[in-house]
Formats: sequence, C-alpha cells, structure tokens
Amino acid sequence: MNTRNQYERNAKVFKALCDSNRLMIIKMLQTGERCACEILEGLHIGQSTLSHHMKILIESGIVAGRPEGKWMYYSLSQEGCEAAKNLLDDLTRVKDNGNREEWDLGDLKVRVTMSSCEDARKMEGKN
Amino acid sequence: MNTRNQYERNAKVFKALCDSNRLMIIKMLQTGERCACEILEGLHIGQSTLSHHMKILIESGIVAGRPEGKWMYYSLSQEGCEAAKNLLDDLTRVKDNGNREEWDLGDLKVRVTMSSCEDARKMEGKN
DNA sequence: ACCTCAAATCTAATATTTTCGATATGTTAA
DNA sequence: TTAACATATCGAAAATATTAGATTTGAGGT
Repeated sequence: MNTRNQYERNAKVFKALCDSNRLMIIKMLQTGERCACEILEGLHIGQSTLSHHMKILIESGIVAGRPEGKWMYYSLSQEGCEAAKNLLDDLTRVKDNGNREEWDLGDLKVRVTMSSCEDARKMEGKN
Repeated sequence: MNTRNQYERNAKVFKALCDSNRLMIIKMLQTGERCACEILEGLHIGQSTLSHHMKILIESGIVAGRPEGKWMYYSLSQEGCEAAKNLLDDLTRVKDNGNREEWDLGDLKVRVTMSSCEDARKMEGKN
C-alpha cells in the first residue's frame, strides 16, 4: 500500500534532481569520479553550498561518496540511478482498471472506481 | 551544448515530481483520466492549491488537460512521461572519457579532462 | 605539536514553493 | 438573465530550499 510517507520518500529522490546546480554536478559525474574541489571549480557557488548539494545527492542514493585522505570523491551510483529510473517507470506506467491499487486516501478508495464526475454525482447522499 | 538554461528547463520536469501531493495525483491518473473534483476529494488540500499543482504538472508535460464543459479532465501524457524518462536516462548514463561533452562551465572544460585533484595540482600556475 | 588544506556543519539571509481564502472567469441549468 | 457550479487566478502567509560566511572537524605534511 502507498502511504503518505512513501510519497514523501519518493519525492525526495526527485527533489535531488530539481536543482540546476545538482543537475550540472550529475552531468560532471557521468564521465567518472570527481573530487569535490574539481566540481567546485566548475560551478559558481561557494564551498559550503556545494557540500550541501552533495549531501542531498548522496541522501537520494543517486551519488556515492568515497573519502580518500583530505579529499572526497563523488561518483554516480548505478544502484541509485536504477532505483530512480524504476521509480519513474512505476509512476508513469498506465494501469488498467482491474489492477487498481488501493490508495491510502480515505474516501477516494471508493470514488476512484467511478468513471466520471457524473457518476459521482449520482452517489450523492448515498454515503 | 548544455547551457545553464537547459539545466533550468530540465530541472523543471523533475520539480513537477518532487512534491508528494503531485506524486499522489500522478498515481491517481495511472488508472485513467480523472476530473479535478475527483482528484480533489482524495487529497487534503484546497481547490486553489490543486489548481496550482495541476498547472505545474501540465507545464512539465507529464499531464494533459482536457476541458469538457464545466469540468477539467486530467490524464498522463505518454509523450511527456517518455520525455521525462529519456531525460533521466540521459542524465544517469555513464559516458566514457572519449565521448566527453563540452559543458558551458568555463574553466571546467579543461579541468574535467584530468583524473584527479593531484593532477590538477600539477597544473597550478600554468593557466 | 603545529600548520595547512579539504570538506562538513552551523547560522542567518534571501529566494522559492506551497498553501489558503477571496475573487474572477466561464459553463450549464432554470 | 440569473443562479449554481467547477476551475483558474490573485494576493498574502507560512513552510522549505538555496546560499554564503564563519567555524569546526579531520587528514596530512613539516
């Protein structure tokens, strides 16, 4: 079942992708592991801001960090990227009505099985 | 070439996906077209808030709207969903170094061709 | 031990997003 | 044409996210 929390968690993955600086960082990592200082040079942001963005990317699972001495190396996590793609696939997959899931949405559990506002209207007073 | 604007535009698609209410709306549309009033009943938000979310979803291309009389029917746009998936695929695809794209990132054009901070260090004073 | 450097954390300012209530627009029904 | 209804838009409040500067932490190097 999909709870509100599930949606929050899923939204978190996409949140990682909805800032243009973070998209640029991901682009940079496509060609391989990079250390923070390299990434920093390409972006017009401060060091603490970069650190904040990297934290969000790592928490989303899309990026992995590998500390080495003073440096921190970042790379795309294939598992995380796959997970994000699967999530988007699931989300955009069209289901036929027979496969209808139950949502944790109260009344809607009933209402969504109706085909239109007109039908819903006929129900008025019945529940 | 990827400009800053390109990243802004791409981020917009993901922005549509990073709110839990919008994810719930998308889930509802998986089983087919729904009118705004139906969607509204399942969510604990006001009517104007729903309208705002639907606008964001439509502008991202993921959802399509079909007005019919007083009602507005929403559905998943297969084109928009495909575009979002392609975008995510592109973003998470690992490239080998030969295919390196040029980014609109100033100095980084040079720097990203180096393999580590150590190498970069050797360059100091040379540019 | 001390100094330097890279990165993370803390704090506060600013910008953006979400939300709601009120109002406007546009459609249908009486 | 008015009334009732569905949705969109406007304006403001509240919640979140982004950012930078200052400070802290932790790893080397001297």
